[in-house]
Amino acid sequence: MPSEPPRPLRADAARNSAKILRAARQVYAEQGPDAPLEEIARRAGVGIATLYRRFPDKAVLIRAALDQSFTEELAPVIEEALDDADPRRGLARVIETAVALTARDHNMVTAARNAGGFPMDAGARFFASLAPLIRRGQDAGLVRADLVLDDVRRIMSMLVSVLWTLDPREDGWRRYVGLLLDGLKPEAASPLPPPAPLLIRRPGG
Amino acid sequence: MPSEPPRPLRADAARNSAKILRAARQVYAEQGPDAPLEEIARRAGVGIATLYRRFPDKAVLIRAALDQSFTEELAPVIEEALDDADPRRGLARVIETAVALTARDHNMVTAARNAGGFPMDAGARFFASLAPLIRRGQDAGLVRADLVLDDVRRIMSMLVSVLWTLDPREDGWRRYVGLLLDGLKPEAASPLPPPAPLLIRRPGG
DNA sequence: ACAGAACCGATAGTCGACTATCGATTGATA
DNA sequence: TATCAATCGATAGTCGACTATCGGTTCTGT
Repeated sequence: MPSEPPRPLRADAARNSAKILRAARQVYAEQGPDAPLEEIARRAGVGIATLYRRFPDKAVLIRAALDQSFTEELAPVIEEALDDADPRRGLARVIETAVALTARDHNMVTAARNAGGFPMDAGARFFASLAPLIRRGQDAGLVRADLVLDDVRRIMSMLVSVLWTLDPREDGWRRYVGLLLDGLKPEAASPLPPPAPLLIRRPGG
Repeated sequence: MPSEPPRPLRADAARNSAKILRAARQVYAEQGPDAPLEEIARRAGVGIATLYRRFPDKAVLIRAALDQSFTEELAPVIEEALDDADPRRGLARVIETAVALTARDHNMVTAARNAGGFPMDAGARFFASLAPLIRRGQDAGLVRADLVLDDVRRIMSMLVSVLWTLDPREDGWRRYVGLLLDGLKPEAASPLPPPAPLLIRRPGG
């Protein structure tokens, strides 16, 4: 099934798209997770219909905004981690940075969550780039051999859910990064059931 | 600050409350997480205003329903676990049962989540009852010494979030129960930041 | 068994997410 | 630069969560 290459957006449409994403970040940061989409459209200087034209629903919009900052700000950390002499430390740093970013954008994450979105298909590229790091850790005997990439993705998802139980201004989540990473050590490994495919759900599913 | 003892519900009010909880379970099981509250009121045979009178918002209603089945169905498992010769196995069984129940009520959990509720203050009593189990595991050197009760609560919360990434009809979550429990072994323990107080958020926070 | 409080159903209204439509622009292309 | 499609803003409407109100009903304590 050869899917057609999607035509690129027209210039004005792309411009609006960017304005909306920028506005979304601002508005959620200032007004909290319950900010209405109309406010975002107003701030972006576009009509509400345009917002829905670019982003079919609230969850998609927020995920796009998260994905953007996620991808941009995490890239340098990943490069650094890939060169780290200790692969487990590299992995730890990437995960910590990712959670810290998520904590910073807490309002948006909450809004996405309330809209039924699964925040963690933000940064898909990001996770893929971790594969060599994991492999190296496993080859060095520092990471349990049965760990797969989807596990790391789910670990991020778990850590994000922990944010919800913490004061967003503190970094209490670090404790759970540590706890999870301890579970990745080979010396703790007991046999696990096989990994199941990662399901991405749409709102209302 | 002496808080007044809350008067018990009048007989008819209590009856309605029970009818609403029962209807909520049915409706969510049959119609999925997007079922409207009006449908629940209709099914319960009460007016929508009565529903809101008993349960100030959607999240509270669902949490009450979850809490009920949670508490009832988990009690025997907990008793059994408290007597288990291997405290870590006992802990594992309790957690597994709790996640299995949550998976069974997946629609309701999703609905609560989308309503901004934190599903895991359901079963508060349940968690408290785990304290002696943890203590025994620690005394026997089977559970890391720095584990606190809130950690277990957050672990449950993390496991629930993993359900979101899995086929609800399968039991792929068992892998992550294993992963988390491996992180509780003393032989994997590296120093952790101190635990932070557990925050219960209201919708829109 | 009766009085007053507590509770009820119905109803009307607000707000935000989302859909559909339409005439008026604006950008890609010849 | 003229054309035509892509895009736009505005607007009207649906739906569900939630609030407020009100006259009627049902408990509960005496």
